[in-house]
Amino acid sequence: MGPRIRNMRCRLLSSATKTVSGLPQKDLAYRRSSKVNWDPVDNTVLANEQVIDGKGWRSGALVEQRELTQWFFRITQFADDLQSSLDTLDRWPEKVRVMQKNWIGKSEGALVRFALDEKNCPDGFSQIEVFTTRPDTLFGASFCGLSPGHPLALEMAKTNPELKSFIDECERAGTTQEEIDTAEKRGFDTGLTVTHPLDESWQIPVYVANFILMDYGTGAIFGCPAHDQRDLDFARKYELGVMPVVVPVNEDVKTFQIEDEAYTGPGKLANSRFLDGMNVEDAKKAIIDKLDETGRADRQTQYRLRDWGISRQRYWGCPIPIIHCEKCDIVPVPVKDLPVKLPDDVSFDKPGNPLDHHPTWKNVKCPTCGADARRETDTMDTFVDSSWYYARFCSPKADIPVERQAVDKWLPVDQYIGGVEHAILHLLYSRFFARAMSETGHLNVKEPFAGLFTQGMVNHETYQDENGAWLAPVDVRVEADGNERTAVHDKTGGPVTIGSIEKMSKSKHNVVDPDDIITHYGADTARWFMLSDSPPERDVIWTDAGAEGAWRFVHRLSRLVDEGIQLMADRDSPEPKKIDDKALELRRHAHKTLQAVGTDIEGLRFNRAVAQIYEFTNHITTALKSFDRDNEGEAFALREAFTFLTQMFGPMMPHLAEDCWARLQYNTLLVDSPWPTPIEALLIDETIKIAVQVNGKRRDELTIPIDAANDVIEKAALELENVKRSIGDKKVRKVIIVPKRIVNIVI
RNA sequence: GCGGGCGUGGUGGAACUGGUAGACACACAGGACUUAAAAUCCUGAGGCCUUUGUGCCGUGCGGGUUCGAGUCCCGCCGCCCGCACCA
Repeated sequence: MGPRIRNMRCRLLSSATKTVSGLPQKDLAYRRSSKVNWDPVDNTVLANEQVIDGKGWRSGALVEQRELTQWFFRITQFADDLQSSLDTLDRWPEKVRVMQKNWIGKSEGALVRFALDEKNCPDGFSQIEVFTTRPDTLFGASFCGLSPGHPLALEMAKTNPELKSFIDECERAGTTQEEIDTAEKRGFDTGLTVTHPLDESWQIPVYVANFILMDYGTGAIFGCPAHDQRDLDFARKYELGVMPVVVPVNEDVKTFQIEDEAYTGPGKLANSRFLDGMNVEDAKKAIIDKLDETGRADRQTQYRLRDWGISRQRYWGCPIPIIHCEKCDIVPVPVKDLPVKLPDDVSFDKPGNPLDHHPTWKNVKCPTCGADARRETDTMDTFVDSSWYYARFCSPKADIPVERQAVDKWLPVDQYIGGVEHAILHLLYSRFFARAMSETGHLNVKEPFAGLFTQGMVNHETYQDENGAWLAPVDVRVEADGNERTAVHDKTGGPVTIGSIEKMSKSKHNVVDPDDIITHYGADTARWFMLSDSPPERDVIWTDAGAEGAWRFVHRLSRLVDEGIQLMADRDSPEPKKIDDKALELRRHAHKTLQAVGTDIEGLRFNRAVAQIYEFTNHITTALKSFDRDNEGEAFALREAFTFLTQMFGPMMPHLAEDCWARLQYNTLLVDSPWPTPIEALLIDETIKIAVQVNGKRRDELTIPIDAANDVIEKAALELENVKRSIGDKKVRKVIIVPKRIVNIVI
């Protein structure tokens, strides 16, 4: 991070307090108590998006669930728009759009109300609301289930010690994600029953079950074991009914039975009274309409996405501009006192949040009543800053967070490049912020990044010593013998096992320090190798051999310029009137390469651009051998070739390119020279080589003028020796000619 | 389990809308230069063959469409990524 960016970051942090201070008024920021993801290593809370496979995204520690009061951004406010607008992001990779769509997880269904039987039912409860995407299976219901955190379950636990201990067990079991994943389905029969919403005489038992999530839907479900695997597992364990109500089209209603697998596919409704015979979609509509008549159901859309928990219990992060007062409760820091800055004199001696241990920063007067009060000591997730920096960067020196004129001019970002690892973190948060800041009047764009490109990561081989300990590449000496590669420890000489190629990680030690690479080979080589080896969206494997190859090419180019300079025309020599075929051929090659490299760079296909440059370099190397300084055309073509060559590799190896540029006697900087425009006429060849096939197999090739008529091509093709031999005495049935492509003779 | 993507030489990868598969690079082998090595330069190379050819096979496997398939369609197999008790 250069000093300019570092400086920028400080400004960003302090202006962030101004940006977010407008959010509570728009109801986009709020505080509530909830279960949160606790990272026991970083000693902080994490957002759902920051928990990867049940582990903290940064620390890798197993995440626990804790109940805490926290600040949230109401990202769910925009859930529908965030999902539907994905369709407008046509310059985003499909993969990222799909990941965001799954993460937001819109699902349409119904909210169904089950009336509670009044016997044994605690006061204040008269019904259970459940969310379902399969209302069509309502006649297959055999139980209702409550989450252990459901208010009704908690209420009943007050008078039912057995239920209380069951709920406590569920709580204890569910501390880490890993345990949740492997937990068996367990339930507790509350003794309560509910009435089936479409049959007053039908009573359904109510269970509290460990697999029902409190924070999705209503925290309660109806169980239809025949058509949901979880419900089926549960029903088998507690011997509840399994009645199929959807029958696949090729099965007989009378004989169709559910064994160990729930049926979730399409089919015809059965055992479902007025729904019988309908398909699933029609049945969903029909039953909701019916329930709606008596107020027992509503159509409802649920989202998997939950609000973004932004409170962090650490020093590094933007302060939350709030003051807590005993009388006035939560008071925003007045605009005139913004930005709230972090104190510089903090100590990290004690575990926990340093801001909490800093009395002079923490203790303030209430801005409303003047009584003793204290600052909010939680700080914001650092993702908050990265969620709007693109807006701030449009007017980095402004006193206000963003200048409208500047953001209106520059945003959205035309082309954004980043790793896929941010597909649902940074990229979703940024989309939220663009919307939130539009609400607060800071911006007028919903989508911050018009084009997105996700580049791959750098991978490296892994090494282990005889004890299985991971070794860093610097400590390993790889020896090649033919195609066999063996490795030994560089210092001890002990045997080393070469393992799989994996993304560079601290835990496996397979990291190469960029500083070492640059010291050893220089930045140009490092850049060239990384661009040349793989398409940028894919992972690149860092190998010493590959880097060596790039390094040799750097030297080869440099030598080639020295040779070329001897034979080429002077800098300002005019284009000669006459030019021989040899020189013309080189010019054609130069202009065609220039065209191709230009398009490839534009399309971010750097590996192809690199291949073109290699090929052109090989071509010049051959040409040099037969070119003559005294031939004006040849000398001119050579200067042009070298000029283009240098300009083409310039973006990828800027240092070498500037040096070559100076040696070519140009006295301005290469970076200041415009990208040359290829001459159209030189992009087209006079003759072309096309393949000639007989019955789809290539037998020969033909060199003909590019604009040759089809009958001329056919005649020439049939006269080729190899073609005649292949045809033999058979009769030619058909000749297919695709201009500039191919001739296929069918016999 | 659900969703998405990908399978091409020893390796990374080219091949625009179906039209000469393997560009370009790495690694490898042989040769030149050198007292020697390094560096450099040149050459070779997908596989098969008791027919070395004007030959046969070949883009994960099996079918299909087509004059022609790495590319399109159907069915498998394998790998990678994301989500996952989301009702």
